[in-house]
Amino acid sequence: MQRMQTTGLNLFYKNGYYNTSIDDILKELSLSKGAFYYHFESKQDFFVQIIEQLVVRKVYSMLIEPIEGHEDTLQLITDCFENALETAVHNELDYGFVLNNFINEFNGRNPEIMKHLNEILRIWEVTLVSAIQRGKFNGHIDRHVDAEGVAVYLMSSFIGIRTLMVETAPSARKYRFMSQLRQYFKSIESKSENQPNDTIY
Amino acid sequence: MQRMQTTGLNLFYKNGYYNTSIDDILKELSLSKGAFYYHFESKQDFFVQIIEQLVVRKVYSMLIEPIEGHEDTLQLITDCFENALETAVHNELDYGFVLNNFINEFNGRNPEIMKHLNEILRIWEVTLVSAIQRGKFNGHIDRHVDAEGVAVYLMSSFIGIRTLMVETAPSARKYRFMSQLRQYFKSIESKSENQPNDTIY
DNA sequence: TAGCTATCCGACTTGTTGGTCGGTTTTAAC
DNA sequence: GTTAAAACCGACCAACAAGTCGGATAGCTA
Repeated sequence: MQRMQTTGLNLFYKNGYYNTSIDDILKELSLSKGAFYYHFESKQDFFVQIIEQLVVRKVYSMLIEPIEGHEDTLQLITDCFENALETAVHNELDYGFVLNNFINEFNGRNPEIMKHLNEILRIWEVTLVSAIQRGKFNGHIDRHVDAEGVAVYLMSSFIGIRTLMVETAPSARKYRFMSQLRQYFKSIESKSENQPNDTIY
Repeated sequence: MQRMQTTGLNLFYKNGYYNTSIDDILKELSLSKGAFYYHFESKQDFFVQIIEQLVVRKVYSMLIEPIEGHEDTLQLITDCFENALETAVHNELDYGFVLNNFINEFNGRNPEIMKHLNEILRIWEVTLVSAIQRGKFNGHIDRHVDAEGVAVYLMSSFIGIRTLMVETAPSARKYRFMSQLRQYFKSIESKSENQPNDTIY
């Protein structure tokens, strides 16, 4: 059953939900229809369970937990992104950001599944906002910055770079992305010494 | 035939390629199988023509042409993004960035179609790089910035925000995104007066 | 009107899909 | 060893998919 889910996620991630048949999954597992429908009500039920069990955990360990520490927030996020992207670079068969792929596939077509995916996005956003506010409190981030704005901007860029890293020069693009991210971070970090704070957003 | 393509694009965009049958399209058009296969060799051929005719033009008019002017580059890009996102906000049925959706659907599964999609991305990137270099030359952008890096970063963030704007607070997210984009631009624009240039990326 | 060509029709084939169901095997407790 | 539940098998079904094909229709020219 664990095997079913991991195999299912791999194939759904690789080929998409609608383009992966239950038979495909069962062939990979050398199992039969009966085995499948003994454990799961339907294809959709199967997929929802995969999201709740595997996708959620993946996002948590990759993007949520690494930025919950109390060190310098911008450094935490930098390291977190660096690490997540590096993993993608080394992934032989990369098909982009799991969440983004599924959101694009279900959005506007399957509210039930979208509910789960949006929930993960929401948690990610909340975590980022908290981290940024903590950074402001701790004096690492300029206290005038809009935490919500930064969070949205960070999520956007991450989602996008994962798509851009597929098929075309992932390593080079990762490097360029990280450089610009640092550049952006420099513009929102707290200016400790003499420079006046005239950039309020 | 024009009608076939626009209807096809709408449905492919709405439901995805694999989740849209030819019958779906023909029902919408009140046409028959014969009419379809008289004009197109196959479903894939049909789709490739849609990309070449409609998607390319859409991206051109939305993202390429608006930034080819000789005014202040950063302003051109800001206006271009603002306009593209505003269009998305007002789109009753928004399913994200067309290119991103299709790339996610075909990447790693259909090299033939990916070739066309990647080509559009490439042109977008080249246009952005040129614009940024022009901006450096014209003194609007700091001459130390890495044009390729900025281009990748801009593309990433745009692709991502279009996904984030689907279903959840598109207008608010657009506003936050644009604010942070301006913040980022501020950090790469040319510092005309007294500040030394110690940020080289 | 005759004839030609471009366009379109829709029944059909072949294959795949998600899902059902009656039955068999495995497992483990007693 | 008996037994009951948990796990699995695979033939089967109705719906739907892409693509085929022989023929109809419509418009235009001679």
